Amino acid sequence: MKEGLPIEEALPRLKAALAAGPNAVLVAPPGAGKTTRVPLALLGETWLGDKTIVVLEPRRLAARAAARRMAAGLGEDVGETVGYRVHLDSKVGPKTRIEVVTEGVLTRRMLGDPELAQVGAILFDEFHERSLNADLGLALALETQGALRDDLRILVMSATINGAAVARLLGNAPVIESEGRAFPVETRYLGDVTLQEIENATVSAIRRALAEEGGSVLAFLPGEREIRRVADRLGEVSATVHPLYGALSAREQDEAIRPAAPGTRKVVLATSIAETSLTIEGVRVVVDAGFARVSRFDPRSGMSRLETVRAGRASVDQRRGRAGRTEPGICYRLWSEAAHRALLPALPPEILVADLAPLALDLAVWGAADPASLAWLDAPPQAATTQARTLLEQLGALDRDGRITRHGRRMAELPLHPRLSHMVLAGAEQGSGGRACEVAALLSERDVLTAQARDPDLRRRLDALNGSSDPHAHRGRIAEARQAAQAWKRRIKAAKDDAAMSVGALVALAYPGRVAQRRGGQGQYRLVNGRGAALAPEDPLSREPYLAIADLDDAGRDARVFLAAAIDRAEIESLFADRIETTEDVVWDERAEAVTAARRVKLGALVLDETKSETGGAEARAAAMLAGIRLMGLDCLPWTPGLRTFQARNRFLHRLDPSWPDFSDEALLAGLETWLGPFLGSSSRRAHLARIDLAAALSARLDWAQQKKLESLAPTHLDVPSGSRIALDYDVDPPVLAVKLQEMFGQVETPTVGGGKVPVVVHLLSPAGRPLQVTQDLGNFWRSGYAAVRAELRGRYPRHPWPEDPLTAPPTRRTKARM
DNA sequence: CTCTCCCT
Repeated sequence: MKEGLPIEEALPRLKAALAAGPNAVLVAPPGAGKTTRVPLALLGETWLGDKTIVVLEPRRLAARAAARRMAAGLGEDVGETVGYRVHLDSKVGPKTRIEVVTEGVLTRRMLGDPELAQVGAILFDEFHERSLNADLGLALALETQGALRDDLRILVMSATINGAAVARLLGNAPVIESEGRAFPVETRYLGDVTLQEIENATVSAIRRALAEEGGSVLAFLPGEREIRRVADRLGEVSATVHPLYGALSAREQDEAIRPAAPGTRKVVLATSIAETSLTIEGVRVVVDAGFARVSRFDPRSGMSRLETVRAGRASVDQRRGRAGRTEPGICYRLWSEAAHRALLPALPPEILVADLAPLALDLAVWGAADPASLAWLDAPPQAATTQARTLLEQLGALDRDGRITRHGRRMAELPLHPRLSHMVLAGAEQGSGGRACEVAALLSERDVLTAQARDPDLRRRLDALNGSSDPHAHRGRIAEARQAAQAWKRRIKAAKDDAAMSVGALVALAYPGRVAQRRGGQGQYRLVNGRGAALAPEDPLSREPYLAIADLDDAGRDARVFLAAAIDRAEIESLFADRIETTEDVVWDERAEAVTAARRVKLGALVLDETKSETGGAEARAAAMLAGIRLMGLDCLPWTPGLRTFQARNRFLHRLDPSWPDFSDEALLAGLETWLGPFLGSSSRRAHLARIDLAAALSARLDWAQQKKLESLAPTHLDVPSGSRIALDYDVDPPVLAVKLQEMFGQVETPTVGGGKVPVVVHLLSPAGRPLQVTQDLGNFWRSGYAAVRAELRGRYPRHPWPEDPLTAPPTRRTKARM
C-alpha cells in the first residue's frame, strides 16, 4: 500500500545523504507520505547500528496515529518495533527501535540525558510549523551533535519551509525535495474584505458555493465568536452546518469532521484547527476569510493577549489544499490578488512572540545561561528572554547570577509552566501539595466547566474536580484534569489530606504580580503590577476585596479576567511579607485642597492600608503643596493688579531680550520649586496661600542689577506734557499709552520704553475717554490726522481746547473754563 | 458580545 507514495522516489537520495553526512533536510508537501515511510526506510541503515530513531510530532494525535500506521505497515502492534511516548501516555517495549514522541517529551529527555546514547537519529516532522519546542529541540540536538555525538543523525522534514535556511543551520546539509500528491484547486479571489465585514462576506461566499458547486464546504474563520455568528446568519441552506473549534468536545468535533451522509452536503465552519490537525472528508470547496487569531506575549506586562491578524501565505495555501484531498476543488478567497501578494510568507514563529519562561528554565538546566550560545533559526528575542529570567529569579529558579538553583531543577522536572511548577513545589512545602496539583491541573488542562458557565471562579472548578455536581461541568475534561493532578501528586509524593492554602493563595504563588485589589467601580480591580482588570459587575466574585488572577486578556484599558479566586488579606500578608512596604506618602488631596500625609502599607501598586497622619517631612509637604498649586493653576496665588503688571512688564522685557527671566505663566508653573518654594513657609492648604509674599517671591526672580534696570526699561508710568503720570499697559505688545489728546499737545516724539528701543502705541482719547486715534508716530498724527479729528469733535466737545496748531498749544487735562 | 492552536 505504501509503494505508490510519491516519497518513495526520494528515499534513495535521502539515504545517500544521511550515509554521507550527519544532517539532511527533506522538503515534501503534505500527502507525500514522509511521516510513515521515512523512519521505516532508515531503520536498516548501517550508521544506525542498534540505536533507535526518535520521530518528533507536534501533536499527540499525530504521534499516536503515525506509530499506529507504521506498526501496521510492519504487521505488528504498537509497542513492538514502533512505539510512541506522549504526555501521560506511552507504548514502548524492549524491542522498540522507532519512538514517535511529541515535542515536550524530547526536550525533557535531553535535559536528563544530553548525550542521548541510545538514539541514532532524530527526525523533526512538520518543522515548518516552527513550534517553540521544535526550535528548542533542534537547538539542543545540534549542540549534542557538535559536542558529544558526531554520529547523531538529524533530519528536518518540512512541508513548505524555506529549506535553505534550515540547511544552513544544519551546516549546509543537503536538501532533498519530493513531489506531493494532491488534486488541483482553482483559486477565486473575491476582492478585499475588512475584518468587520468577514462574517457577511463569508455567508455570501458560502451561499454562492452551495449554488454554483457540488460537494461539502469548509470555511475558515478566526474564532468561535465569528463561527457562531456566521452559523446564525447562514439560516436555512441546502446543507447541514457544523461548527469546529478546539473548545468543542471530541464528540462534537467528530460530528463535524464525519463525511456528509450520502446525498447530503455539509458546511463546516472552522478555526485554524482544520488547517493541520483535522481532516474533513468530502470537502470540495474552501471559503477562506483570510484571518487568524494568534496569541502575543507582552514582556512588559508578562501577559498574553489575542490578536486577529491576516493569515500568512503558507497558512492560506494549506487551507486551500484542504479542497483538493480527494478530487479537484475550488477555493474562494475573501481578498484580492494584490492583497495576496502583500501577505507575509508566514506568521512569525512562536519563539518570536511567545512567553519564554519555560524555554529559559530549560536552557538554564541545560547550562546555556545565554541563549546566544546555541544555534537558532530565530534567536529568542531579548525583551522576552529578560522578562523570563527576571520571573525565574523571582520564583527562585535562578540565582542572582542567572544560574539554575536546586528549586529550579526540581521545577524543570515537572511537566508544567515554571509558574505552576513553583506553585506545586512551594505549595507542597506548606502542606498543600495535593491541592496545588489540582489547581495546576485546572490551570494547565482545558477548562473543566463548559463555556456556558461564564464563571471565572476557580474554586467552583476545584469543587467540580472533586466531585460536586455542577450543571456546567464537562465530564471528559474533569477526568483529564484528575488524571493529570494524580500524576503530579504521585511525582511530588503529596500528602493525602491537605487544604491548608486557599485556591487564591496558591494562584498567588504562581502569579505574584496578579494579586488584585478592588477599586472604584463594581467589578474593577487593580493588580500588584499596576494594571487595571475587570470582571462583569454582576459576577459574584466581584464582591471580593482581593483576588488572585490566573488568566486574563491583556487587551484594552482594563484586562478581562477569565480565571481567578478570592484571596484574603491575611494570606496576602503571609505570602508577601518580604514585599510589603510601609511608606509615608505626602500628597495633595484635590478635594480637600490641602496637603495630606498618609502612612501606607503597600504591595506593589496596591494600597493595603492607609492611615492619615500629621507627620511627613517639611520638604515632602512643600513638594505636595507645589504639586497642588500646579493642579489648581497660578490663580490660586495672591495676585494683585500691581503684581500682574509686574509680571507683564517682565514678560515685555523677556520678549525684548530672552536673557531676561521668563515670567510667563508656563515658566512660572514650571519653575515653582525654585522661585516660590522658598516663600511657601508652612503653607499646606489653599487658604494658606493668601499669606504668601508673592511680591517678594516674584521680585527675587530678578537679580540686583535687573531689579534696578526694571524701572527704567519698563516703567509703570510715563510723564506726559500735561504733567500727568499715565500708566502703561504691558499686557499688549508693544505696550500702550492711553492718554487724552489734549494732554499731549506739543509732543512730537513718540515716547519709548525698553531703553529707547520700543515706541509705545499711543491711544489718543477723546474727552470722554474713547480712543480717537492709535499711533506709533505722534509727529505724523499732528501733521496729517489731527485736522480731521479737530473738525469732527470741536463741536461735540466745545468746553475742551481744540487749537489750530497743537504743537504750540499748552497741554492740559482740564477744560477751557478750568484753565 | 469572555479565548487561536498546541505541548512536557
